[in-house]
Amino acid sequence: MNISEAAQHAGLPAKTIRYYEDIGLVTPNRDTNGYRVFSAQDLHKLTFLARSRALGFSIEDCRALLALYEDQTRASSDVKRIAAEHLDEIEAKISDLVAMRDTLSELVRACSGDDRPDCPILKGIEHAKGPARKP
Amino acid sequence: MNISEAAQHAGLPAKTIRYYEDIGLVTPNRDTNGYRVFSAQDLHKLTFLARSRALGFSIEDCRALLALYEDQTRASSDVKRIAAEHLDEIEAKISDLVAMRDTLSELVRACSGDDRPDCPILKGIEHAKGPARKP
DNA sequence: ATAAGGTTTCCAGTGACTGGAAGGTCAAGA
DNA sequence: TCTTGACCTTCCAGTCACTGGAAACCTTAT
Repeated sequence: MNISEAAQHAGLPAKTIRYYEDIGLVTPNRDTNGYRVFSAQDLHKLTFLARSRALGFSIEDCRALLALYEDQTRASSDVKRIAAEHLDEIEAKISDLVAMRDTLSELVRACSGDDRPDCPILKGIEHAKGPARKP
Repeated sequence: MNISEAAQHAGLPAKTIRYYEDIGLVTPNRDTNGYRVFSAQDLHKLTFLARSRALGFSIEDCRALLALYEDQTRASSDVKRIAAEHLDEIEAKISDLVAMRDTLSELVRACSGDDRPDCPILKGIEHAKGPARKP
């Protein structure tokens, strides 16, 4: 199976698959013409990667998860630790974004949005509390 | 006022302020020794930038907002449009993250996290629905 | 023979910083 | 006066996870 078909099946752009090979996440064989040939196992890996990326895991997390996925003697605690840490990061990002949304939606609501210069949004930014914690 | 004091007041790292000068967001004067000298107006701009960044606006949005902030003849509709578009992006990100969280927290909950290899998280990734839309 | 479409590699750019090296400047203390 | 340490300067490289584009090679159909 060539790269564009593999891309189709895995739900990833071909460019991304080449990149994943570059950084050692997959190592498809090569045909005599130099084209990549994807096996069923390669496809499983790519699909796994596409889905773990869609859950927001970093590439390095994906690398670790993939190794555990292929290791039949893994401990599920190793998987759970990675997932739980990532879950915490997601929760933190949600909190940050919800705080932004609450502030911003109030400012947008208060702004008349006409051709006059008076603007509660600019005033709100000017007088806002300092930035929260860093993401 | 030198850069580290300005950084203190604005709530930004000095490195970031230099970067903002690089990309033309602020243009502090220079002392005879080459040191940057920040005026009260520079400080207002930096504070405005720190706060709009903390609300998640992109640098280019901040550039536009800063121009409107300084333009006494602006129309508040221009500000509101930028803010409302950003608000939509934030809402979309929140939706994505909440979907990730819901999936992931269920998987983490289901995983025993012991030393056995059986793992609902890996199974869940393997059998998940395809990725949602791109962020 | 040619055209269209797939594939290869490699290089550069994205956003918004951040780290680090190498060197100039300043104020205080011995 | 000299030295120390804390500032400040510029410039270059790296981050993350791709993405775009160029130039060239391969395959298939007409």
